[in-house]
Amino acid sequence: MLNVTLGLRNTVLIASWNVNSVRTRLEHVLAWLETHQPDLLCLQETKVDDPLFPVAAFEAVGYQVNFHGQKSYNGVALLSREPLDDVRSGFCGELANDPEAVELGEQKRVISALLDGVRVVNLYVPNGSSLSSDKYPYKLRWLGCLKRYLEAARQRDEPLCVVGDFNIGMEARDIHDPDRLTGGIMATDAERSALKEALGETMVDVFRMFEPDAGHWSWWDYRSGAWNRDNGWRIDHIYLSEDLLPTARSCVIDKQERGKEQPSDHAPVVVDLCWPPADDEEESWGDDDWGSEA
DNA sequence: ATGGCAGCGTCACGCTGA
Repeated sequence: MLNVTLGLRNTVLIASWNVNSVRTRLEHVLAWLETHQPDLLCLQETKVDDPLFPVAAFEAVGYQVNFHGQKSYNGVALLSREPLDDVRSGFCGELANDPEAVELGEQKRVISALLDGVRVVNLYVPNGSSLSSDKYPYKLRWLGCLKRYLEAARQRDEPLCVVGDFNIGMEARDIHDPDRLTGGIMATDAERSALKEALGETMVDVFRMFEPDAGHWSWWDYRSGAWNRDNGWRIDHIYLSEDLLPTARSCVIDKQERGKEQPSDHAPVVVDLCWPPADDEEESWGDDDWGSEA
């Protein structure tokens, strides 16, 4: 339920971070939680089977944990200060009878839940490896399944916030060397179209509401001195459905995290939402109605 | 065009990531 009472504004911080192993990065993540106190931190690439997830360490700093993991590869998790509602794991969390969802669900890349009535979907999109790899058509097929997944989620008319590591640079301004890299893996028309198709016309990459310029990256390769040369990509995104757009106050990439000792190769992305929106809160926001049709 | 760096599983190096 929405916590809208007595005209108080409810500020919500939602973050997304590919940590490249939650166990190796545990101290970094704990410190980040203590510093930023997000309401929800969505992790990707936890790289740990569920029985080995470091639950106690997060509970000790006041966070609840939901996870959907596997050994060595992939894995997603939701860390929240308050309990989440209706947690759904895998593509089958929405598409129980879809054979392709069952097959693609073998890789643990999807988890979603309700936070204050907002459906947050946390994704780790396959990388694809290279255009000649079998993993590339797998990635496109996965994005096709994501379209059906989000369509199913939308049936419930919940405000929608889709976050994660998308492994796609959507535009030239999202890539440090677009002339060289456009058309290669993570920057093909097919990947970009498939993701746009999956998200639909109305979802907005909230980072671009606040920052139109190039030069803002969320991932720097460990190799080739990419960090020192600032050769990055912006492949970690937060998308909002239309009804949430008026609530967005900021969206930032916490670049300094990438400069620490033994960092993840990704930096966290954080969105600050505030409802009801400042302009016309009386008209737009009710306890059980997020719609602002006008 | 290739490799580079990091994590995992399991102990020498291959697989995977992006």
